[in-house]
Amino acid sequence: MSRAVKKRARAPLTRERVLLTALSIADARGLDAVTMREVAQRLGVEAMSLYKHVANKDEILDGLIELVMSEMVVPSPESGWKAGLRAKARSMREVLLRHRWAAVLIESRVSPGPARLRLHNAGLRVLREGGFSVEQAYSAYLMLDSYIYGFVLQEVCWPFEPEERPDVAESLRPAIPPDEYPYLVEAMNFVMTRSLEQARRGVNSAASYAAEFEFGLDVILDGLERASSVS
Amino acid sequence: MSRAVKKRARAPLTRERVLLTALSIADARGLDAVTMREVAQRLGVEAMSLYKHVANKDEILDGLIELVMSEMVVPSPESGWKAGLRAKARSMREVLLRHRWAAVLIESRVSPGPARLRLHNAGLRVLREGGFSVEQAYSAYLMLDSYIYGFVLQEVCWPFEPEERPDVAESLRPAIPPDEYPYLVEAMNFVMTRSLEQARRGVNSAASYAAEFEFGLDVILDGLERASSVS
DNA sequence: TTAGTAAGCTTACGTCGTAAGCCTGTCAAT
DNA sequence: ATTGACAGGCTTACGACGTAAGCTTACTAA
Repeated sequence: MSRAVKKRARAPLTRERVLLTALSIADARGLDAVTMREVAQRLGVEAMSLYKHVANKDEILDGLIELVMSEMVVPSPESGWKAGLRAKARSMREVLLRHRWAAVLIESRVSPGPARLRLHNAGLRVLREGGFSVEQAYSAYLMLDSYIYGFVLQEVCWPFEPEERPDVAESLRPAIPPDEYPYLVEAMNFVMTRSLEQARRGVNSAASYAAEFEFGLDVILDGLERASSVS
Repeated sequence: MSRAVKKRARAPLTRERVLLTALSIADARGLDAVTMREVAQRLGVEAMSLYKHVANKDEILDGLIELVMSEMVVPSPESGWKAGLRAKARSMREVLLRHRWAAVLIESRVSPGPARLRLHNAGLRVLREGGFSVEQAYSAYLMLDSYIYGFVLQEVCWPFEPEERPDVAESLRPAIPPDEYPYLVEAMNFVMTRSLEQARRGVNSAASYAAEFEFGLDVILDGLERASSVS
């Protein structure tokens, strides 16, 4: 009889199903909720069964990185290095905001999976074909990635919808006497009034810091252009 | 009798001693090695005794953040915003490289401790007194911090002395076929030959990526200058 | 003298990753 | 048709972790 049909009800466990389950747990309840036992339970299986398809938990984490990385847009040099890198940056931010746990995970382990390598290679290529020297391309790429990850990391540390933000700020206020930190309070007030306004207009929470992100992105891309043409 | 003298041999446990012990463990063996039992043992005490001085482990982690943050140079506006922020950036990088575990910790939790608040306040102040509007200052500060943390995070992910680096690169090579990732390999070769040269010249490992860091820092500071004077 | 209290200790619970080995259904070779 | 290997799941168990609950001791204030 054809092997595809006669199998028992439960779908066969595979490495891919393990990783996808882990991904959905992480998205729903955070990285800490990704537990061998929890992943197993969602698959209707015992924890130790996972080890037939995955060496250990670290391999699951590396797999998660790969899954996230493969969602990112790979830039192509066709429309110029600036447009390519801008698209890559925006895509990275979107993906990392969609998987809020991912940025810290990525930045806390070296895992040279294919998706990650492909992304790096494509980014460097765009710069090289845009006329950057090897050294320039390396510096520029490192700088851009630093900014992107750094920005998103700060963004996900403040993990609230615009309309919740003022409440959180309020709860923090006792720790922040205005006379000791006047400039900080000034900035906080600015952000909070804008958050309130955004909440009223129903602005998507992901778009909330988009202006700041784009500002920094422009500064960097323009700066790189200047630096490359000067040399 | 004076209370300071008659105490038993063991120095009294205090919150500060707990935090300093945790700090030295983290520096020596990484953040994962910071365990209630381990901290206690180093103090010649049982794990549960720590709870008389700290609420829980999270409070220890927040305490570590504060200790690290208080090592960072607080910028003063005297010599201009550019010099002030450059000094702050360099100092932050130095401190974060000295405590390689700190960057991920800081970026993965919101802990508004006084040292952190002071640093933010001072940074924003420098920008405001340099003529930036509230909004500009906020964007600029966010951008700079993003870059700094992002850069150092990548730096500590590659946690090796210059002379070890080529070996590690070699061990990674099988995963990276040159024909699939030519631009990546090109960049890696560049970095590796430079690392070898640095190792030969005995360059301090912390200084190793200093050139890239300074490059990005210049791009950002110059870009901010332009952005602020245009508006 | 005594009652209160702060600081350290003991025991124990539930959760985690995972080592070791068992059980059973499938399939290829005899 | 029989058998034997083996892949894929299960069971049990261990040591490490954070920490709740409650005990003991020793100093202090009345």
